[in-house]
Amino acid sequence: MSSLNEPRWLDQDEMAAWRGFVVASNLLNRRLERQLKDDSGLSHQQYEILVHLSAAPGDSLRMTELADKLVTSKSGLTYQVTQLERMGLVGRRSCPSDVRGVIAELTEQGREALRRAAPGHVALVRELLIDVLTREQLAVLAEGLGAVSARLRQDETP
Amino acid sequence: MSSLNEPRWLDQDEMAAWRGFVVASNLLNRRLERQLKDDSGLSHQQYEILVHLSAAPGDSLRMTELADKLVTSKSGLTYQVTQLERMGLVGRRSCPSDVRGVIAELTEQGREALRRAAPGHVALVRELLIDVLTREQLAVLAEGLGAVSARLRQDETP
DNA sequence: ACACCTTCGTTCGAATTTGAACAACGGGAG
DNA sequence: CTCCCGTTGTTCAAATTCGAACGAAGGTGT
Repeated sequence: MSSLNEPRWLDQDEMAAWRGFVVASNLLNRRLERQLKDDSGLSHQQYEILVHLSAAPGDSLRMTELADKLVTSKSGLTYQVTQLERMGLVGRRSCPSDVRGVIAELTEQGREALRRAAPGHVALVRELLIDVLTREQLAVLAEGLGAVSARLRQDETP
Repeated sequence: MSSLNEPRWLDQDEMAAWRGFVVASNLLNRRLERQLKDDSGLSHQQYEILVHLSAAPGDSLRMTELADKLVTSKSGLTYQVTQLERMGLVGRRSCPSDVRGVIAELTEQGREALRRAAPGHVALVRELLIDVLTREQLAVLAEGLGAVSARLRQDETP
């Protein structure tokens, strides 16, 4: 560790990028949360669960896999899947190859709920993020944040 | 509204940018939260309160101003300022020009806590975000996300 | 077969966040 | 000066989140 020396503080550009990231992230989450809740009665987290399930083969995923994709804690996922189960949007069944395993599965209602919620959500993401940026900015953002995600995933499981 | 037509879904690049943003944001928050808590006993939110106060003239800000800068709800701020007050890192005093107003002020202890927490936090932000990106990517990110933030702030208060 | 370490999903309590409701005040139109 | 409307910060109940602890099972080496 080099914690004896003065740390390298962020210069103006670096700070701008970091602040921009934090602020944009918070504002965006806040807006999307409100829109989804008002429009579909779903939280962003719940919506994302439906999205990942519908994108998975068999419309189903192991709990742990799903938690990884969502970047959330296992207990947090347990809670949200229970909520979605009560709403009838997701079902649980046990894993054939592993007695401990639990598989979350999208129900027909869940598919319907996603179909109804998606257009409004995508439209807002487009309006607030995608269409604000140029094609080049989008490409750089995708590549850069992809690298950041990879970096973060990597030393998560050494 | 053009909700009668099929919405414009996200193409591959757009989706990559959006997913990258969400995933990086979640992973980053998770890591920073853990590091700050372990290292300084502060949540990210509490740390940011100290940062904004220390950057403000007189080390103090009105509650509403602070809530704006933090992109959080008023009630959320009230809660966190109360926590910080109990820790002795922040004080409350009433606003001279507005009887309703409450001014949060950094205490000497708060300044000290920030001084101790900052190096580790900045080092991690650098390691996980700043140093992963090139100078160009940083510039584009700052500019792009600045525009997104501006867009979001704008139609928040019409 | 045995011990040992890991993984899986849930449960639990504590901490945090939110929006709505609220009381008190500011500030301008008339 | 009043009436009215927007603002300010807090309180409240409800919802969500997290980490630690847990029981139960997988998987490996011996």
